[in-house]
Amino acid sequence: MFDIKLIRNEAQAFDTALGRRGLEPQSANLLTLDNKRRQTVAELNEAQEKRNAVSKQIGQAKAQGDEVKAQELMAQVSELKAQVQQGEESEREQTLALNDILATLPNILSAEVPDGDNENDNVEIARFGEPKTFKFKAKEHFILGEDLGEMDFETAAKIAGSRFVVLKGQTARLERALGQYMLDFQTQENGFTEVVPPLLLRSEALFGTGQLPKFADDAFETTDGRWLLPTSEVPLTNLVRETMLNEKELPLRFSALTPCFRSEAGSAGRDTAGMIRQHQFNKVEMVAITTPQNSQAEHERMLNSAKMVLENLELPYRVMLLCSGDTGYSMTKTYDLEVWLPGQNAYREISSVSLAGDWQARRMNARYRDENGKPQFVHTLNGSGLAVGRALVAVIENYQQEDGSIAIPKILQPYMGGQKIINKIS
RNA sequence: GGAGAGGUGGCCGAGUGGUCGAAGGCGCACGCUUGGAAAGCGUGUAGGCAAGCAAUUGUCUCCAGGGUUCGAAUCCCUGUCUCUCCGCCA
Repeated sequence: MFDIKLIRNEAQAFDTALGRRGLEPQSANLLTLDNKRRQTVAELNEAQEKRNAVSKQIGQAKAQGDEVKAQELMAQVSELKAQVQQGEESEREQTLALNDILATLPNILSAEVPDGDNENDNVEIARFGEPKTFKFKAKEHFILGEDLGEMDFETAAKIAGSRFVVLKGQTARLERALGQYMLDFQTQENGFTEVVPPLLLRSEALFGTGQLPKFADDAFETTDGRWLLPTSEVPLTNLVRETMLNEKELPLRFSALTPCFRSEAGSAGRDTAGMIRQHQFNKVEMVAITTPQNSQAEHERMLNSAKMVLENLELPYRVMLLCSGDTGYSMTKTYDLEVWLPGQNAYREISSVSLAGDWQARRMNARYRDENGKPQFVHTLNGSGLAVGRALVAVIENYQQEDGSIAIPKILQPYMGGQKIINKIS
């Protein structure tokens, strides 16, 4: 959501910024609506001022028992009433029309974001580890999982449909171990406060973070008008909606391990095999609420919090700075972490760490008082730390052995009761 | 699910049609006092929008949205949330 004042002052820059998102210039249309609205407001205010003044006199006349004068004044003011009502109605309509457009415009990209059309134009900015080489042909995770008898897509399809999986036994435990470890790491080492949020959410919350109104098709709506969370970014960021924070309490850092639900409406045919793209997956999310001055540094800090998970799991990865065409609608700047998957012989996204600036804060009305006591919108950030389902894929593929067993990363062994390897149990 | 009571500023709380954007208190800020602090005293202390270089002025906002009225924190309707009792329930 944008401040119309910003558009008023920097119409050209605004249109240029939207142009980077491939959008037509909007400012002319918006400013026409804005001018009309301001005119209406000015006229309305004037009518209200007159009405209020006379109404006050009526009150005084009544107080003095001067009924005649009161009647006279009431007659005088009656036509103003219609004017005020009409003005209020116009203002309502015009504000709605303006906000409808403002609510569907994407965030402005940071200057550091490179131009580009799609993920092929993302820029690699760092790399950790080397893709592992195997003496045998590396398999994909779903082959390994099915051979172990602990990853069952067929049964999942029977009870839930496509894009679901049933995990069992040691693999199920490994999934849980990954989630526990990641959440512990973010809360114990990186200063995030653990949160257990609601998984069903109101429309307002999804509007706040930007999933609504434009991306309703990507999430599941319940029969009572709520939404299954597509990511815990939504509840965690909305924790501060409609609040006035003190600068002293910032930054706030939240983390949660939750299932996420996505309809994957637009991705028919993509990643249909295996666990890469599911309707339901677990994710450890990080959210930070901070000041405009500190948000850039917070972004780097959060990126580091995500990177360290992969490094501690000893998984090779690279850091990508997303280009203009691939950066999410709500974000000014996004880093993706891509983990190496030997089975796919490719780097695949496992974390996305983004800075939203004040774009979400405006939609949520989340503010803080600065040192001068003036209310300001906070800056919000979110990142995966990490996607658990994809981390499971990465561990299985990177730690696979020739005989189909899976070694367990050192850092996870305490979470697996000391177990060091997953073998087929016949 | 049924019945009832409520939602007022950063917080608590008064206020049932007019001079109420709102008493009082707490908190906070500044000043006085003090060797320094506490206490005490004094002053100040909501946000949005519009106009203005500014001081300022107007307007809107007492959960949200509509409505009644010359005039609404106060009356009516709808929604929402909280609390109490009953029912159901992991």
